[in-house]
Amino acid sequence: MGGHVVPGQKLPLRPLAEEFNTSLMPVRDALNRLVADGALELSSSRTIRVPLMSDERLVELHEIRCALEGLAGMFATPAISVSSIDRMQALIDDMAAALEQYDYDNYIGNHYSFHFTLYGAAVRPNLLTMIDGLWLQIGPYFRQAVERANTAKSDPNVGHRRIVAALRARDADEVQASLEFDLMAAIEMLNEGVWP
Amino acid sequence: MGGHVVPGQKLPLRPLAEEFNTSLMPVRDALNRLVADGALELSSSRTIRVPLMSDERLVELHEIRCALEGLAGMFATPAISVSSIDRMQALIDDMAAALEQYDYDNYIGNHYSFHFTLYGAAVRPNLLTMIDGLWLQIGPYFRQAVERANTAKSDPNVGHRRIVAALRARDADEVQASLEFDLMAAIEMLNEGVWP
DNA sequence: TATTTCAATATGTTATATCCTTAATACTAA
DNA sequence: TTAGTATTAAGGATATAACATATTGAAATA
Repeated sequence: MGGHVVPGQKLPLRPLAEEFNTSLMPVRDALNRLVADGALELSSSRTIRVPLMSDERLVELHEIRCALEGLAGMFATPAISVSSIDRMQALIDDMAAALEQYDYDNYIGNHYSFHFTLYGAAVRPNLLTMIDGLWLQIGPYFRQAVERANTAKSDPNVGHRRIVAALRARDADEVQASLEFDLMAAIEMLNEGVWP
Repeated sequence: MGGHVVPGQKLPLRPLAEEFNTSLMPVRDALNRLVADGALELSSSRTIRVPLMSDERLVELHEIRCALEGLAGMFATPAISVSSIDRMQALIDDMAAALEQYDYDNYIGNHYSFHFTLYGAAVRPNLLTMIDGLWLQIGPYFRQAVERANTAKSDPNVGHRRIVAALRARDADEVQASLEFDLMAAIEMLNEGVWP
């Protein structure tokens, strides 16, 4: 999700086992779990690698994200505490600061916290797991998209500010709309990428 | 999904390995995949079993199903072929016949085919996988719900007929509405169950 | 020089033995 | 009789080796 493993990269069991000072089995289990989540894939020859992105896959993931994250936003709107909204607001500033310093690890972490503070307030554990799976699938591509967009000096926080404002107003429909706006901006960033 | 493995049932590796004439590893892999899908769960002591249902979990799964299956229905409506609609219509009769004969294996199979003929027409492979995962989670409970509802002589096909009519009219909103109607009927059936 | 073939290597899978945690059982003491 | 403890059994996790398949690279041939 941090974008440190690049798309198309192979992940052989033995080197990873050595790196973590363990045997093949725990590594194999871990990778198989990520395959089940769609974060990794088995190639035809059973080697495990980071999936390549395609326009179709990206659009489809976007459609599903709109449905599920919008749903979580609707449920969260009446339930989220004011302190959590304040936390989200603070995270917006943290994100801006991280972008200033080109600190993408921090940006990605804060961005995740921002969204999942909201989604967690919906108190829907299964929904949360599914959204997490979607983020895991987009993760490898998100980082490079952010880096590109940052050099282009577009502000990814306009959507975030709109979300916070809608939460303070307890306007569920507007929360959903601003989430979709934010996701749309994200997919446009991603769409400028050239998939390997 | 066929409902033959009952909720709460433990699934130890060794007996299954003996049953399938193999070693622990392939069985362990298979069960771990089902755990990743949410179809099975690891208890606190790491034993694998069929998850128990709760009202909260059932309602949440229903909410997610409405969002995702509704989305698939929307995409499918303009795309599905007339022959597929005809196939769905035929499956309605097959389902009715299966219920008459109390042949629940056949009913469940036809019911699955009916819905997934529709969802498949959306041509969204990731969405389809996620919907499949939801069905896998409800599977163990669906069978007993159908059996109860059948003795109560309520007709689960009214929603199905409405879906087919909406498809013939190529009315996406009505497809979505009738899908939600069908899912609502299903959850009401399920809600009458007493969870172990 | 390009192509094919064959051996060597890499890599995921399966089988088996062992380890470790947890659950069940028996036994002792109050 | 009951509570606590020790012992045993059960069961998943891990390590290791054997296995099967796929890829790679080099040598031989066209």
